[in-house]
Amino acid sequence: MKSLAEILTGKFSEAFEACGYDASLGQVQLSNRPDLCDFQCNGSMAGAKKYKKAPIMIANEVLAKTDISAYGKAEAIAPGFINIKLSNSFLAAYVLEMSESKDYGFEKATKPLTIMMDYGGPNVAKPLHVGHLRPAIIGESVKRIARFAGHNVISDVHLGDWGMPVGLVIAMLQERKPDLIYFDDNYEGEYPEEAPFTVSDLEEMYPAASARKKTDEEFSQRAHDNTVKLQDGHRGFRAIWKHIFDVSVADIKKNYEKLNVSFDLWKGESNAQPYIEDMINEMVASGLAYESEGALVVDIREEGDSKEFPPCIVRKSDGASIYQTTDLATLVEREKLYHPDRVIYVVDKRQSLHFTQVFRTARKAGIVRPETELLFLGNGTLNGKDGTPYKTRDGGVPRLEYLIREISDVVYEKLQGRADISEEEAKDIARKVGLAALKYGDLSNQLTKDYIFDMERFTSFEGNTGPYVLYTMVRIKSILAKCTDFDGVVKEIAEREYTDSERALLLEITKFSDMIKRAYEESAPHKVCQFIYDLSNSFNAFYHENKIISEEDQNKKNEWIGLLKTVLGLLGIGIDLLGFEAPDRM
RNA sequence: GUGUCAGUAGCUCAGCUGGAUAGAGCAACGGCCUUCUAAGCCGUGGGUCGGGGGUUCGAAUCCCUUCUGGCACACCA
Repeated sequence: MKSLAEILTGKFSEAFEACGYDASLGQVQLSNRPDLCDFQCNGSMAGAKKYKKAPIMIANEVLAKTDISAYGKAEAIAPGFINIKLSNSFLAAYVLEMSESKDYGFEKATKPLTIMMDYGGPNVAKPLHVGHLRPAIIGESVKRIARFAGHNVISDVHLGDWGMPVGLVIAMLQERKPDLIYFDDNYEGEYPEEAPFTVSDLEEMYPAASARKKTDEEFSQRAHDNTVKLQDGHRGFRAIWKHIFDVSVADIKKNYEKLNVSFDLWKGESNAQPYIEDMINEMVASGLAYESEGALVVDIREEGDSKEFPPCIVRKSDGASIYQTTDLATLVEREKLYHPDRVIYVVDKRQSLHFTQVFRTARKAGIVRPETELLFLGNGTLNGKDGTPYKTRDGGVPRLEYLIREISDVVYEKLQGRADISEEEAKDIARKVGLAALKYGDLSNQLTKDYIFDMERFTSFEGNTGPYVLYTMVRIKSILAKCTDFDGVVKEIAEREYTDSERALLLEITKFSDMIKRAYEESAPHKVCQFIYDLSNSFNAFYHENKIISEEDQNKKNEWIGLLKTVLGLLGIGIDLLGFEAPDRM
């Protein structure tokens, strides 16, 4: 279905053209004065100078050639606005058609793109912490929006499984359990299947090792050597690596599941290893990569740069790879296996320079095709009330698990004393509402901006929040459950009066397709938040003004049931795109 | 220092492909539960859109400049 703005733009473009003006002046947009009209066209004013005519004259001229009587009325207002007010009958019919259409009339991409998304980036051996929160929930939402828009999206967690953290944990193990068979270089047999540590061990070991590295030179050097050895294929270290990988991944998966975040691929830096040697050889052979201060680098400067860019290091002076290397080699693999049209990285915006280096090098080296889009979505930092990165009371980095639980606990407490809700259901509701609060609170901000995480605000659940939207859905579900004798299938819309709140609700519904389109094009989940909040708002106003269950006009009641189903359906799509679910009650 | 992002109500944020009176939420104040879930609804107060210039019929939005703050700037990821 064409959106209302598209339909009207079509009409007015024709009219402008028929009057001898540029068709592009017929652009119609949503009104910014809802008290005056539903849509507006400002083309007359834009064209006034070019055609040396008073805007109001152009507007009147155009109006004379426009017949939108099927949709509503248009009038010219000084100095030259064209205000369009839709008729109630058209509006209702349009919403009815939406409700009968697949995806509520949203038209999916005719040429689906293959889009690869990289929005995880957790390191093995390290627990997920709040720093992983934003990329995960933003990436998940951007993925869902792109899929809804009709594209083929492949998500990859891209684990940090090949660098220093692994070397550090091995160094710690060497010290604590020096007798482990993995450290016996003469050992040639099979290694045990059972890992010599648990997740909890890992969670304790990594921070300890990380701290030691800063104060203990010898330890730091050994961790570094371990990393190099691992990358060179040391048998025992590889076996330990596999244990670390398996134990961590199981835990990481569990954490992401709690967030409703999922990945199609669980690859990591280690998967890129086989591509590194050839990739670098080619760069050297073509003269792209050269030696500088002992390291192998690629110059990424380009004409028109407004600043100096440091070169991209593809091999460190000690011969080891660096994350630029693995990110490039990962692109080699992605291109080989999936031929993506677009690769999207959702990563902390502080890594902007790194990705500029990687993207430019990838292009220069021909790792990606010239038409492949490489997109860096740098997310802002999650700050505490003091404006610095969010920390726990004792100054540590809060675990993701803890954050989710703390919010859910507040919901759970609220539900205490509700006789109609079982313990089990209360837990389920707490999880869903808590997640909605957390995700909506994050996604309603522009993703590039830093934002303040305030636990009090995140657990208030009033106003513009995820739980507010869920509450609206629960209300609708409750009414629908009580009106089972009405199917809401409307054959024909009877001419009748509409209250302001009902009309506003209808108009709000029609914004769906344009909203999805923009959210996709701009990778902007906060537009989805805005939409479901506005829609909930409109619904709640309507709800308080009209008694649905006790409505006596049976046709009207049936129309309303249909309307409720549409609102519920749209809100359902909205929250699904944001990555959370609604309970049946709350 | 260079680059980059930001500065909108007391607080947290939308709005920024230029349009008519700059919007929400929270907080404050005042109403609304014998009627479909009050995690709700209705209303009131609250703004030099950091400052200054410019472009334009029209600027929170575009350009320049300036102040303030965040972040990044070759072998960590």
